[in-house]
Amino acid sequence: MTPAYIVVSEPRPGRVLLEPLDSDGAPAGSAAELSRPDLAAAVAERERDRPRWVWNDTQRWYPALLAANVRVDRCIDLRLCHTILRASTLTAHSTLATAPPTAWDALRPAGAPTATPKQVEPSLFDDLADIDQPVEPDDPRSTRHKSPSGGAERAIFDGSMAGERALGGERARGGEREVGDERREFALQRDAIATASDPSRIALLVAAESVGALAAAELRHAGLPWSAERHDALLTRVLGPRPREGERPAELERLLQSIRSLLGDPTANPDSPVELLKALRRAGITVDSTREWELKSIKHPAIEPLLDYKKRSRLLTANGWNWLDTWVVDGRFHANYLPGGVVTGRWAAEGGGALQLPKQVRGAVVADEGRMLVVADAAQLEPRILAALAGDRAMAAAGRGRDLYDGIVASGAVDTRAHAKVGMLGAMYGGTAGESGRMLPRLARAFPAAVAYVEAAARTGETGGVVSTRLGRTSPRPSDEWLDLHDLAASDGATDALRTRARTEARSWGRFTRNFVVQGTAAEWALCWIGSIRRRLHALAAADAAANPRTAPAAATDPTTAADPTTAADTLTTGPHLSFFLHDEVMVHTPAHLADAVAHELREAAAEAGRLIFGDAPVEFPVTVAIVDSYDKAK
DNA sequence: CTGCTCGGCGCG
DNA sequence: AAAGCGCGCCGAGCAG
Repeated sequence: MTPAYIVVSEPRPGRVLLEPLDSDGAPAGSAAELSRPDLAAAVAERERDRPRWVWNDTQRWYPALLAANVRVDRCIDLRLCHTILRASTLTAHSTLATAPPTAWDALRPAGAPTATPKQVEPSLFDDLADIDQPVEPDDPRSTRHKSPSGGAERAIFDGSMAGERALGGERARGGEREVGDERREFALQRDAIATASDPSRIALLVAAESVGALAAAELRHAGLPWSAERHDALLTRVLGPRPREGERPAELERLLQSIRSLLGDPTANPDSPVELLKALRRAGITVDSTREWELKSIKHPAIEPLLDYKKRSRLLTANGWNWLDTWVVDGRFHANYLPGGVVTGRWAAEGGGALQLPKQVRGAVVADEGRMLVVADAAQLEPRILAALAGDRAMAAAGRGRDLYDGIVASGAVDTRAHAKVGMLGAMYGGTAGESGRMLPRLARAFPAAVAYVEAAARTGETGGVVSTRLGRTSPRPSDEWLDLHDLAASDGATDALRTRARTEARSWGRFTRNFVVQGTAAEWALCWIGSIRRRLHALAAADAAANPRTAPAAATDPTTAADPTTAADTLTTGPHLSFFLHDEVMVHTPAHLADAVAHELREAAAEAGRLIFGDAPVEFPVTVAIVDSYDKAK
């Protein structure tokens, strides 16, 4: 009998327990205990039955399996799913969600150190302390938490030691973890899903989140192909040859001298915003900051070389030679993706700024010999998501078979594509000023359902409520300070100043919840897309291996996978494999002869993601696909 | 020296 | 043109 699930846990350091369960979560066969080095072979053997691997943290277990050439098809990431199920309104009445916090609530992904408590910005709220309103012990608000807007605390760690330390620290704080903890947690999660008010949605979300965790580990494992040579050539073109440590590149030195002479100030230092601001003022240039857009409006001969300096200097500090030395190893950039790293459900990343790769350096992303990059981008994803969420038939029609913004222009609502775009972004972000605010009334007339949907999400947030994505990811509650401010401003005798600040804060939180429903549902779409892509690429690799056994990966020589090449992870580097992910964009690094097939699968996967989340809703999710040999040639 | 905040800017 | 969402990373500059 083949188990539906296998729970992986660590009963003692260095030992691993594998417990097979049937589809009802009951034990199915005997558990196996083994030592950590034997895990990969044991997983490879059991993977032939395609169980769902149930473990506390994909980041903790999967990298070592991949390193041992073992791919798994499916998993449940208990840490990520716990976070979703604890907060979701769909599972709010479950045992899991109503129980007091456990060690699962404090888990941080392996590979990252434990988060340090972030200092809450005092300036907005500090005079609340003077007013001082005691909170009764039985007040439900006593369980209020700080808004988790932080996240910058993650430092860069690599390797399992850091992960062990991080997890050990959490255990010490949350109480000793016991044998069987994973099984109990899994049972609670299954119960929460089964008793949810809409089980299919939350079940899909949990599955998508987990497959995303597998894809993230595989992405890091494979890496993004990176040409150090091309990168160096690009840097030399913009900055001059690599200077000695601590010296300014020639082109920056040249611009610096030009700036100083044109300002008539031999000490002007463009590297320090504070110093630069002073120097500009000494030269009679009055600005409030040294931000690019503000400097652009100034008429002065020093401005042009200054902006040029800032641009090139940014390249040097963010993606210069030091970056290249640090992050590119053997022709690959291995970014660490963090699924669930953003409150909305988007991925975050740490190390090397993987999700901020400037367009300027994308020419250094080059396919290997005999391979191509297939780059796919979901076209106008967020407004399409909004159209589907709101069931806005007019907006769905505007996007059918064409660019959505062009369709909005064709509907007569606005006169240019740029207006359509800035107007929609404003509607989704809560912009009121300028061009975007001026477009809103027209959009509201043409697409009342879509605009009403985001307006309702904003109103909910402004009054302290929570909102949910299509699949049930729920926004955090506002912080204690926010709620106190809200209550105080509503009470008798509140000052005008207090009320004004409360209104400002309310609007701000409303913009967050307004955006949460769209960004979060778009993230769900992207998870489903990437899950489908992952399955399709694996099938493509297997079919190719069967058709061309001579050129296929030599999995048969590997003892751990000899019996079943489809469990070998080497197709994740030699076959068509995901190599980059950027919110609504993916890149596949593929043998050239499969590029067209990959492009087809990327489009099909996008359509599949739309059906999974929105059923038969008449909204299309087109993707633009480019087959290129370097990333800068895509779009 | 380390650790932190801030201004600024890269991405979607 | 420069407001509105979500992030991570850098150097400067300050505190300890």
